[in-house]
Amino acid sequence: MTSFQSYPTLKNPAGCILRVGKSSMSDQKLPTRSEDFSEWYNQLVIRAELADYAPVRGCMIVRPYGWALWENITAALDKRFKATGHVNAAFPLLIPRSFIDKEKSHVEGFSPELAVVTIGGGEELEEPLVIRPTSETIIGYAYAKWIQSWRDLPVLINQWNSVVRWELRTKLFLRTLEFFWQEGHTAHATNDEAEGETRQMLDIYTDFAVNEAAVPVIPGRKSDSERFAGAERTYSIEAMMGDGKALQAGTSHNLGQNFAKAFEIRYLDKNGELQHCWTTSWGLSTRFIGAIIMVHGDDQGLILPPRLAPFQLVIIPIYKTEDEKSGVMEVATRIRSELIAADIRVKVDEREGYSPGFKFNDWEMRGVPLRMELGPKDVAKDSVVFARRDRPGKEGKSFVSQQGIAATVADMLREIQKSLFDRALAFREANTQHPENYAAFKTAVEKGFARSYWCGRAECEARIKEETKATARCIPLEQSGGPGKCILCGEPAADQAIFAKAY
RNA sequence: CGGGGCGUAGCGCAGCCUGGUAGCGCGCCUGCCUUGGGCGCAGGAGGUCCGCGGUUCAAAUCCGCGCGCCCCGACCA
Repeated sequence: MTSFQSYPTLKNPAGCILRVGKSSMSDQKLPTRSEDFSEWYNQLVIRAELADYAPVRGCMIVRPYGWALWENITAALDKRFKATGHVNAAFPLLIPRSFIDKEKSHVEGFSPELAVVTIGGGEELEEPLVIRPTSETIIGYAYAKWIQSWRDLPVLINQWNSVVRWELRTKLFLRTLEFFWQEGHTAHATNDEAEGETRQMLDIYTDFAVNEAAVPVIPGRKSDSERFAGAERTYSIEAMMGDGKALQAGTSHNLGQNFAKAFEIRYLDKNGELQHCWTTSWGLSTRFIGAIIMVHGDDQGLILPPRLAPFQLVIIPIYKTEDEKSGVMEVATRIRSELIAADIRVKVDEREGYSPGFKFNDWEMRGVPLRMELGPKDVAKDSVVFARRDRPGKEGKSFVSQQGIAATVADMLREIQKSLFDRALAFREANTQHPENYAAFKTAVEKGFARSYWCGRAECEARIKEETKATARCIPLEQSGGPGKCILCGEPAADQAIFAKAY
C-alpha cells in the first residue's frame, strides 16, 4: 500500500482502496461528444480506467474501477433477486454441442456465434463442447433431473457468470466476445406464473435502472424479429444514449414450453398428470456500464450516479507548507471517518506531486459525483468547498460548514442522483417525437426515438429498417391513445412502438 | 463478412516517397520548486520499427505473404 491510498474499514470496504494511476493518454482533452461520440466513448473507457483491451480481439479486461462499478450494480440487483425469492447457483462453462441443437430456434439463433472446444488434453473430443453463449440448455438438462412434482415448483435460480458469443463488431462493454452478466432461469407450473415471473423481472430491471442507475428506461415487448432465440415472448428495457440512439439495457424472456419440451422438464400435477413446465430467463450484463457512460457522461468525462459510484465523494486536500498539510490532513482524516461511519464511499486523494487543479480534472473525468476541496482557508473557517460533478464550474460550488458534514453529503448525493435522472429523462423527452407521417418519422429517427403506430407486420418493420436504419426497439407496455394506423402502411395498428437506431 | 484507415518507446505521432547512426510531444523515474482549475526547471530510463520471407553491400524505408487493431456497412445482450 502506498501513501496516497486510504484504508478500508470493515464497514466500508468497497471502493476506498482502489488505486488509480494518472491518465496514460497524451492528449489531455477528450474528443467532445458532438464531434465524435464513438471516439469520446472509446477514449473515456480507457482513460477512466474502467476497462482495457485484451490480447484477443473483442475481449476486454475490466479494470478495478470498472469492476467496482459492476460490483455495485451486481449488489443492487442481487438484493432485488433475493428479495423476490431467487437463489444463486453455478452451472458449467462447457456445454455439449448436442444440447444447443435440441431447441430449433435456439440453435438457429446461436450457431453462428458459438465458440467450440474440439480438443481436450491433447485429444480430439468425441463430442465438441461449446462455451456457453447463455445457459438455457444446460440448465434445462439439470431442471429435467430435479423437477418431478408440482411440489418442486417453482424453481427460481440465478447465476452470475460470463458467456461467450463470437461477435463480429465489438466495442468495450457494449459488445464483447466475452461479457459478464447474470442469467436467471426459472421453471413454473403454469404459463400465467411464467409470464408473471417474466414481467416481475422486467419490473426489477426497470426499478434498478431508474432508482440505482438514474437511467430512464422504457419497458416493453420485443417484436418477433428481435425476440430471443427460443423465446415465446421477449421483454426489454430500452434507454436513450447521449447521441439519441437506443440501447437494450436488460431483457426478460417467457420461454413458454419450448425448452421444457426440448429437455423434458416435466412434473406430475395434482391430478397425477404429467405436464411440461413453463420456463423463463432474464439477464442484465456489463453492457449496462456502457449505458451509464453514454446516458450521463459529458465532455469532461464520466458522471456516475451516486448510488453506484465506486467513490461517491473525493476529498482534495490543498496545502503549500508542511504546517498547512498537517492541519488539512487532520481535518480530512476526521471528515473521512465521519463519512465512512455514515456509509458514504469516500476517497481522500493524497497523491503527492499533482496540483489540485490536476486532481479536479482527473476525478471529473472519472465521474465522481461530488468533490470536496479542503485547504488552509477552509480549516481556518471550519468549512469546506463542495463541487457537484453534474454542474460544472462555479454553479456547482458551495461553501459549507464542517458541522453535520455527513448529513450534508448524503443530501447532496441524493440531489445529484435525482438531477441525473431528471436530466436524462428530459433529454429523452426532448429527443422523442410522435410523428404523424412517414416523412416526419424519418426525420425523427435521425436524432432520437420515434413513437409511432405499427401494424406489427415484419414486412413493415423490415422496410423501415432498410430505409431509415431504425428498428422497432420495443412495444411499450404503457399504451395510451387506443388503436391507430401503421406509420408505414396505414393499416390498423393496435399498439405504438418505439423506433430508433440502436447499439 | 464486405469497404476504408492504421501498426515505429507506456500513449499520440514524425521519419518511409528519394534505403545509410531511430526521433518529437506527452507520460514514466530522480532531485529541486510549486499546489484554491490540467505548474515549472534540470537530469535520466525506456525500441525484436507488428511477424515471416525476398531484393540489396546495407531495409523502419522497396517487394510479397501473413497477423492484429480501429472506423463505416450486413448480424447480435
